[in-house]
Amino acid sequence: MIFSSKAEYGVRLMVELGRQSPEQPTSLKAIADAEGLPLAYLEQVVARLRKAGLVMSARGAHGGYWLARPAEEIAMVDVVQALEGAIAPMECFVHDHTERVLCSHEADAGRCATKLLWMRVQGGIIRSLQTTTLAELVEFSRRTELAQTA
Amino acid sequence: MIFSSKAEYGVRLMVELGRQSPEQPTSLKAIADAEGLPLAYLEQVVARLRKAGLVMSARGAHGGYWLARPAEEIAMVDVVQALEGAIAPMECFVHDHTERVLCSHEADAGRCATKLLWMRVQGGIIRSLQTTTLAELVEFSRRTELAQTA
DNA sequence: GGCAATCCGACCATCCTGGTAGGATATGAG
DNA sequence: CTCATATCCTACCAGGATGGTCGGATTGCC
Repeated sequence: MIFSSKAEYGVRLMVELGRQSPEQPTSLKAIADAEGLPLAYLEQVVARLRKAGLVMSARGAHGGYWLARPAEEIAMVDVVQALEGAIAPMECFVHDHTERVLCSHEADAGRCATKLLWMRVQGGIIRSLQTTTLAELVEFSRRTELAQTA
Repeated sequence: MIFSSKAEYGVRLMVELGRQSPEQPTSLKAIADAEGLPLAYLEQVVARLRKAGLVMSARGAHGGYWLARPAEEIAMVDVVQALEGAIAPMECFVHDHTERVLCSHEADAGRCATKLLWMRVQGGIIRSLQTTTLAELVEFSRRTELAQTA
């Protein structure tokens, strides 16, 4: 399993928000019920999305969440990154700029042949996430829903 | 971190084997020393590669491991798959054919919009792993080694 | 005021990961 | 034959991440 359930839940949540009109906020409870997810856990998930500026919120009665931008302008790479942190196939990719942990073979720096491989994998992942917008997923969700009703 | 250290160690091991002439086997100890990895743990890693038919082994004194095929004919997707198991971005992708666990929303089967996303991600990963051969990594390793010596 | 909601931090059980330990087995060298 | 070297196999274990719960503080509509 490459991505944690935070990503799964978070993406579901975003799709659900994308299906709602942005006029009035949607409560987490409604989403938790619709998707069958634990409310308390969803709170933690949506907090990440909010801090990343992807959703906005209103407190109090009749409060809730809505997309900060139209779904067309939200690339899934931003969503997943907000939920999972940096998208790195390997440990040494994470701290590249921050600490000096890197891989066990930092001494060999340039000689690290595996880095070439992980770079390509990372590229493949990011590219696929960048070329997918939330709007596509919402659209897909709507279509398959119709197909089921019919 | 998307891939575990098994993948990291296993890939290093394969590169190391690729650098050796396949005439005579290379002992794990030599690789462990060269790469600074724990021998006992490498044993578990190499066992997976052997069971996947990627390396062969000889027991006893002067025994060791060597590539089962030329490095040019080894796609990294096979290596990573042997080390990590199925390459699945999400839980529900793993048991697709075996058990009936799938995602928490199996009831919605077709309606699962996130599946579209994970499919694309999975595609991106597999494509990048399929188009990279062990020979490339070995070549890269040799080049950067030269660059360092010079 | 009361209810519905977001917010926040602490807590917790369980699983996975990375690694160790110990031994059984095979085999070439002397 | 024996010894050193090596693969092979299984069990075990500590620590951290994961997925989730709980309790409460705060906010704001009715």
